[in-house]
Amino acid sequence: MRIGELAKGTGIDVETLRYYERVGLLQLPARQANGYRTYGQDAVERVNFIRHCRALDIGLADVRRLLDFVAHPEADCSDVNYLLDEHLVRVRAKLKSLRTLEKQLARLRTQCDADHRAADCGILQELVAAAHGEACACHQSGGNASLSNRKDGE
Amino acid sequence: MRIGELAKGTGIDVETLRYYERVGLLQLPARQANGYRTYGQDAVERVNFIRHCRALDIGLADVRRLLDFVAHPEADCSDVNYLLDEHLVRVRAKLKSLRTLEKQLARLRTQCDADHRAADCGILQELVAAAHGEACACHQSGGNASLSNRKDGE
DNA sequence: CTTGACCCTGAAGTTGCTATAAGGTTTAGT
DNA sequence: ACTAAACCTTATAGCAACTTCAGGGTCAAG
Repeated sequence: MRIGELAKGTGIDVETLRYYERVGLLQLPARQANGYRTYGQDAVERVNFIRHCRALDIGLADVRRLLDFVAHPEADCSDVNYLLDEHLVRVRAKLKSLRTLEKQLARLRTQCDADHRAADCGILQELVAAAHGEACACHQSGGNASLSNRKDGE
Repeated sequence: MRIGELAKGTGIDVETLRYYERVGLLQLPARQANGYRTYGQDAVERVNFIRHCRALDIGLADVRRLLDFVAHPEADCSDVNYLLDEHLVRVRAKLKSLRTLEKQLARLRTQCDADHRAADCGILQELVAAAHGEACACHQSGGNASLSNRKDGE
């Protein structure tokens, strides 16, 4: 099959397939006389493997390592475990920070609901205050601090 | 203060500060005779403002818009609400997909625990089977499918 | 007077694609 | 036979948000 068919069969964009080939995830395919790439069924499986790994947000470098393991069934697979554990740690860390983030954003969002002037916007005031409080948590000079651009006619 | 001090005071890398200047988040600072940048206290606050927004994963383009609001206190702030709402939607969507991802990875991880050959690795088998099942959910040819590289002496 | 810590600019590298330009080939329809 | 659409090719640039690198200049201390 040609690259367009492979793309349709796997749901991966043609450009992305060529990209995967370029970075060494896909083997160099055979070429027709006109230069067109030709693939067999094994390519479909390889691309689907990659797609599944990507759906799990596994980076291309790690996908390459996993493909190497598949290619070498006699190798010890403890590295596969390690790879997945590391990845799981990353995902859980991101999950945790994202949960915190959601709380902070939601709280921030409650600070301002009606339409009014930015000077009275609770959200901006909170952000400015946070920036202010960084150096010194005490003196709030009044309105919106000294972050402004000065050149007001922009 | 010079850029190194600003970096230390805010926890933002020197290179990143110069980058922020280049993309217009920081105003062009005054220069000493030797060309070194000099900053005042307002720069610290501005950088901290940026840092807080970034900690909330707000993109640089949106940070720029927020800085504009701070600079123009007379403007209507309903766009600030909108910006935050949009961001909250993005964060929640990401959170949802990440939770699913974590479950899948955790389940996959349980498929293989002891050190053994890759050929017997449950994790690889699952990924290969998933790739296989894509085209046809029936025939599992046996071991680890035809994803391998063939050129085993790599 | 040299060492090391700081500063400067401009450009390239990172990740995982996506998009564009500028062509060549094939296929279907008239 | 001609043409237009739909495919294929390569090489190159763009995205975010930095980070790193190359190749310098400046300055205080020993």
